[in-house]
Amino acid sequence: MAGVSSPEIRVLVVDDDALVRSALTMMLDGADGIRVAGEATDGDEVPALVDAHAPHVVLMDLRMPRVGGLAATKRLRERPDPPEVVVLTTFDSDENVLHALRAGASGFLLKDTPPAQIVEAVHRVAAGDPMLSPTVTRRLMDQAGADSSDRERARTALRSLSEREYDVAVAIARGRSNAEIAAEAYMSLSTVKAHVSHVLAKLDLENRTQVALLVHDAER
Amino acid sequence: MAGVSSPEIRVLVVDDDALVRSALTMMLDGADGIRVAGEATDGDEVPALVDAHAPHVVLMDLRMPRVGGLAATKRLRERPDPPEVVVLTTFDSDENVLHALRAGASGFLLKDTPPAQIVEAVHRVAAGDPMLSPTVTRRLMDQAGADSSDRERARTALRSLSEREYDVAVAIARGRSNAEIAAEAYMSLSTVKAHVSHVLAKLDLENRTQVALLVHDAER
DNA sequence: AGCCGGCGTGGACTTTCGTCCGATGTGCCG
DNA sequence: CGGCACATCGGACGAAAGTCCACGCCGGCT
Repeated sequence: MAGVSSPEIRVLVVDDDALVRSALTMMLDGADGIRVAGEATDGDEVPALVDAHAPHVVLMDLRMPRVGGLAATKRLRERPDPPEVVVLTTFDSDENVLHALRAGASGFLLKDTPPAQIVEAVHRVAAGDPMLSPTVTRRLMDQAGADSSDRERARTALRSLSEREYDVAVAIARGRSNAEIAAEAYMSLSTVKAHVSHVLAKLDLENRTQVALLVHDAER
Repeated sequence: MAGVSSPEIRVLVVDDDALVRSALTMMLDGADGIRVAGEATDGDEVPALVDAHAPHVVLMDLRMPRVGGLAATKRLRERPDPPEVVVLTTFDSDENVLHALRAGASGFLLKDTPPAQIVEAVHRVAAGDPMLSPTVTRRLMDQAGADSSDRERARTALRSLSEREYDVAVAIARGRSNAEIAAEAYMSLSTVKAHVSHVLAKLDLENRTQVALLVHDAER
C-alpha cells in the first residue's frame, strides 16, 4: 500500500467541534502518505485555507454554524480544479445524502466509521474514486433495484403495443394533447383517438393520464 | 486486519473459465481468513455445492453457458439463510448492474479489480456490507444526484399550491378522474374542476397529464 | 372599520377525450 | 385465397375535462 504516485495527499479538516478535528487530524496526519494541511471550524474559512494549502481532499462536516457544509461544498466544487470533498456526518438521512451528492461530494461517511476506513476513503477519493458509507451504498442499491422492478413490468406491458400505438403512448407521456399528436405525427385527429383507445384497451387503463405514468415508469 | 469474529470465511467461486477460477482461488485461498470451499463452472452446479459446503460468499460470473449468473443468483437468494453473492463481470453495463442488484447481489465488481480489493470485498460482504466497483458506485451517485435535481424543481413548484389544490394534484398523479377525486375528498365535481384549473394556472401547465408527470417527479 | 386577496365552494358553459359505429387499404400468414 | 392485424379516416355521441363567473369566508393591510 506504500509508494503512491503522488508523494503526499494534503487534507483539509473542516468541523466546528475541536474534539472531532483533533481526532481526525491525529488519525490522518502521518498515516500512509497523508498530511493534514489545515483545519477550519466553519464553511466561511474554507476558501482561504484552500487557497493557501491547495488540499487534494477536504473532509467536511455537514452541520456547522454560519456557512454549513453543503454550501461550502457547492462553492468549492465551482472552482477550477476543485479538491475532492468527503462529507462526514452523524446522520445519513436521505436529505443529507442527496444534497451532498448534488453538491458534488465524492464521499459520504458516517462519523462512527472506523479510522482505517476514513484513511482509505481519503486515498480513494484522492484517486478520483467515490467512497460511500455501507448504509448509503445499500440505500442507493435498494433504490436502483426497486426502480428497475417497476420498469420491467411497465416495459413488458408496452411491448403489446403496435408501433403507432407506441408512438402515441409516448407522446401522451410528454403531456401532448390529441390535436398536438395529430399535427406532429401527420395523422388526423380521428386516427389519434383510435390509437389512444387501442392503447387504453391493451394496457387495461382508463385514461391518458395513467398511460403517461406507465410510460414514464418504463422509460426512466 | 487479522482476528475477525468468524474464524474462516468460506467462498464458492463460480466461473466457466478455468483460468479465472484458478486465479481467483489462488488470490483468495489462504488470504486473511478466507478459504475457497469449492468451484463451479456453471450456475447449474451451484445449488449442490452450496448444499455441500454452505459458503458464506459466492463469487459469481455473469456470463456463463446454460444457467447464467443472474438466474443462479436469484435462486440462491430465495433459499433460507442464503449466502452473500458478489457478481464479477467484465462489463458494467446498466442492464447488468440493475439486474444483478435486483437478483439480490450484495457486491458488483469488475474483473480488472485489483486482488486486494477483491479480498476486501469478500470480507465486507461476509460482514453484511455491500461492495461495489467504483464506477458502479459513481453511476448510482450520479443517478441519485440527477434525480434529486428534478425533484427539487418539481417540489418547489408544488409549494405554490394551496392544501386542497395539492390534494387534487396528488390524486391526479394517481390517475384518478375528477369524479373519483370528488367522491374521495367529499366535494362536488365543480369544486374539483375549479381546483384543477387553479393547479394548471399556478404550475403553468396545459392539462392534467402534465400535472401527473410533475407530481410524479416530485415524489419519486 | 373598510378593503383586498387568497381560499374553498359551486353552477353554467365550451372544449377535449374516449367510444362506437362505419369504411378503405395494406401486408402477412396459413 | 381468405382471414387477421395494422394503420388510416369520418361522423356522431356521451362523458370527462377545463374555463368562466359568482358567492361566502377569513386574515391581513390601510
